[in-house]
Amino acid sequence: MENYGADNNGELNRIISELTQGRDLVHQLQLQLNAPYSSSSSSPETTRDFLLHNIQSKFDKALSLLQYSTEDTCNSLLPLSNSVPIYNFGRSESPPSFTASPPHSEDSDRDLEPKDPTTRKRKSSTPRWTKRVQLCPGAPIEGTLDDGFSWRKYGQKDILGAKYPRGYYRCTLRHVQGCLATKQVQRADEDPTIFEVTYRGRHTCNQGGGNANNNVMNPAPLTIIPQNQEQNLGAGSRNEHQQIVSVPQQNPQEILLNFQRNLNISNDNNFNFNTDPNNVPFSTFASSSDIKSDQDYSFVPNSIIQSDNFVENFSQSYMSAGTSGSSSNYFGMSSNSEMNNFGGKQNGSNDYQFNSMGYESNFPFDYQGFSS
DNA sequence: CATATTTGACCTCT
DNA sequence: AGAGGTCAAATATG
Repeated sequence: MENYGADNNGELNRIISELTQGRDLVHQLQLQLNAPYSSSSSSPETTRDFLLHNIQSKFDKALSLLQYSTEDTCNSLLPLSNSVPIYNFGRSESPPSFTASPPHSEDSDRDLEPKDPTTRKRKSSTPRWTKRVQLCPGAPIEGTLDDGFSWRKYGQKDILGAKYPRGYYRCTLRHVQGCLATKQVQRADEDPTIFEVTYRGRHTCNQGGGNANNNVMNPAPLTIIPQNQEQNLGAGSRNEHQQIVSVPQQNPQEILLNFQRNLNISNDNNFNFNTDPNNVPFSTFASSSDIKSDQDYSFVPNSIIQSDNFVENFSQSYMSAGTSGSSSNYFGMSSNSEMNNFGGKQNGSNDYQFNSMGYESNFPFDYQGFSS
């Protein structure tokens, strides 16, 4: 725990606590899964949903704590070496090697107050952090990048030295709640299945669930995938992907890894919580109007935490494998559309909003059955 | 029709 | 001047 000073001990304990609780829930879930179906009192789905729900919450909370504490000490704690690479991808000729550049100070970030060009200035003080998200070959891309927040794409740019364009997203609640969080998504040159997702700024909107940890920077709903299912997903399956998330610090990472070692959900029962095979996805994303239906936000619980870094599989919605011609569509938006809170249209249901911290209880934890 | 995405133009920084 | 980041009009989509 070298970098983890006393100040962080409390947080660390909370993280451990969250993870421990999560583990217990996993055990319960496992029991559920192994239990023969019996049309007993509560439906297995309900119970599983509930457990999943809670597990996810625990993970998210832990992650959030990790990231939160990381952010606060971003410069000092974020090792520029192996984890959370903050890089200047493409600027000058540097290839996407993860040799880090000075933490957020180099990019020509600008703090664009909406519509006020005169106040444009660099965002140099805005914290940045990067995740690597890997998806399996052939997997749909879009959902992978769904981190539980709603983003709206506002630009795309070819980056010098990079094979793929970089997509620029901002929080959909920017205009409504003034949330200035943004993210950039860049496909790695060397491995198109890897996406570098750089987050910037905190969410000040309610999307984080609005609870005590509402400053979750980088929520990433963590879902769980039965291990053997994950294997089953093998090549060619549609929905499998994982996110590789570099973890900024070691100790938390170790904690998580240790946790993961205990976290082995095996499941032969398909984990099928749901659903609708038709979920296909993609129109580049779920627009608000799309979202009303559960399927649009069903996500696949295929998260695993792997060694090496910290690998997660995030919830997924799906996307077309994209591409239609234009170089766009390498990545899609996630979740809800801006309009949800825009233009007064308020689609009434935020139920699809599964955030890192606070899930709407009515969110359907649908699980794609890979069957379509 | 309302909203999201695309994409060229523009701005800022190096 | 060139690069990255953002804006905003045009276009696509449901």
